[in-house]
Amino acid sequence: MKILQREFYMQDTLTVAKELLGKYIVRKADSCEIISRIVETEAYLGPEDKAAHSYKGRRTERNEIMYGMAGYVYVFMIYGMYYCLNAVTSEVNKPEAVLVRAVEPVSGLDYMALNRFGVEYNRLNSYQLKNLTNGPGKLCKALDIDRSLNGADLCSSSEISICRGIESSIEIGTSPRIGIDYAEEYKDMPWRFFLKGNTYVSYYKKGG
DNA sequence: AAAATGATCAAG
DNA sequence: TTGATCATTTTA
Repeated sequence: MKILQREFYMQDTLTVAKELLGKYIVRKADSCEIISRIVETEAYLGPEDKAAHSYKGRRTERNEIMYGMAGYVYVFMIYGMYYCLNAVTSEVNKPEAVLVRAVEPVSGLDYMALNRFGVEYNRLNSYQLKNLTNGPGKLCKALDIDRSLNGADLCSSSEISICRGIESSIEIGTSPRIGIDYAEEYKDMPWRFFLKGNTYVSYYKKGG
């Protein structure tokens, strides 16, 4: 598999969000390798986007990495319990990013199951199987991603990268983003993208 | 339907 | 310094 180069992430953020679908996250921790396929993303579009951490040009210790070069990891903690994985996109000083909302497990299944539920993959019940990586907080737990990965370079890090694998035909669905009802006129922007029909796309009662 | 749970941020 | 918020998940 070929690691995506910086030019990929330097594209328009909506383009990156769509193109990341079907790509593979390769995560190496300790001596474990975990591979998963991206099936759901959301775009966060800088100073004008009321849902983005960089809205109004807000620049803090937490989101500093968004202002830097594309292709770097932005990890933040949410609700005091979970982490969210993002890829910084676009140009320097254009604070935009793509949130990875769900992935499909490919290999390193036991590591993922252990990280999430503390047991091997073949011990998971059907509910656990479905819920292994179908949400932004869940996938971070499965892939052992926390704030220590913030600022990692997706193009050169030995710990995490995103690769182009076998290209199969995919059908992309679109919807408003999840969990940003406060964002007024931006809450309905169709900036969530997912692989239609994929089992690991996150499930939400409202509209998803 | 609602709790869990604490880093983060803007206000004071 | 502090109180409100939160790009979620789990349990009931």
